[in-house]
Amino acid sequence: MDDVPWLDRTQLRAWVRLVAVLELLPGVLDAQLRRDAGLTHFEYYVLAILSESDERTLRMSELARLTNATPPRLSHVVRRLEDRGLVERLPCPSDARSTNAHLTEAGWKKVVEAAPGHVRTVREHVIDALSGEQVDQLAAVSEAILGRLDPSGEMAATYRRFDEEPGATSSASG
Amino acid sequence: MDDVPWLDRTQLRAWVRLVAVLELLPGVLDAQLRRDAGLTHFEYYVLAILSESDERTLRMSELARLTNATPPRLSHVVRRLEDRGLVERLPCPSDARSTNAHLTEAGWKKVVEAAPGHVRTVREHVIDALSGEQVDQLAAVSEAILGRLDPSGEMAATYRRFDEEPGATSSASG
DNA sequence: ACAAGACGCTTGTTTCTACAACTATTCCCG
DNA sequence: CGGGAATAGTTGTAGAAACAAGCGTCTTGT
Repeated sequence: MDDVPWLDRTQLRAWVRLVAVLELLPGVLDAQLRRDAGLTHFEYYVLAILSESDERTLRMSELARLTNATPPRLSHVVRRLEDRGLVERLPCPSDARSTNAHLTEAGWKKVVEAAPGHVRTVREHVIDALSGEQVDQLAAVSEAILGRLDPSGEMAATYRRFDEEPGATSSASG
Repeated sequence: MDDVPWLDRTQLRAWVRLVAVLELLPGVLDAQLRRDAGLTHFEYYVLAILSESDERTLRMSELARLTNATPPRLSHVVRRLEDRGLVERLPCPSDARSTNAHLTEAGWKKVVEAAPGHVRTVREHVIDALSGEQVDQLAAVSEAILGRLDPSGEMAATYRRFDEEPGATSSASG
């Protein structure tokens, strides 16, 4: 640990605030979704990603990459979602090692039903607290940080999915 | 859920990026601290807050407020830290209901030893990815969000602790 | 064609967190 | 004072995550 340059006052101010956001925001998202839809934020995230995917289906490994979950974690989460009928697991036809996770009709309905409350929470606690300029700054700052957190772009398909222009028939996002 | 205004493309861009940061950054912080110091980020956070407190001591309820922990969570965490000799719990002289958490000498050494590696990680993954201007923007954006996440200012003493001017003899922060 | 290794996912174990229930002390108010 | 409510903290239990190990499948090299 040779000689790390300390953080100056300005950097420290930014960092301690970010840490506080990191500590508070996940709890707020979890609480709202858990209360109104019986889902953790991560579960909602999984369902939302599936809902936007081709055929509402993804291979487990791809889903793990996109959600930054380890294979065991995703396996457990998907099993629980399957128990609730929101997702089903099908053997992958092209590779018998692989499993496809598919959003069921009930899962789709669950996402559609949960989305408005979630968006409202996001607005109330984040977006509506910022000016339009600050929203852009937040995007740029996050993008820069993600360049370090995710250098190989594992999750990039997740957080860049709204960058293109016109947008096809999009669905429940967040 | 009456009629929630959806997020426009710009807002969505910012939000999905922030979610990705929320998903990735805690894991990075935990992994480094766990590997190099045998501490979770939350445990480090608790020790760091104590290290900056008067007498390196805080009442459990105050510590819970500052770290945004529920009382049971803090109780368990402090018990584990006490088992490792990093913290000790003393009855509060002025209120027999209350317990004081005090950072031991070993706990102090642990924080001092862990801080440089932690700061390095914070630099590598966040601060050094940003321009000076962006660091200020991050502070302002986070401050605005915290206004919604923490309206009653429970954690404010934590994330505003470096706002004053000259700064007394500060200690291991992060 | 077959063995060695890589890959994809699951299962099991331990650790941590949330929620609820409980004990003990203090405060409030008649 | 004395009794009810509020406060401070702990414990117990169930649910979710991290880590390690395991099993079946594919790929590669010879």
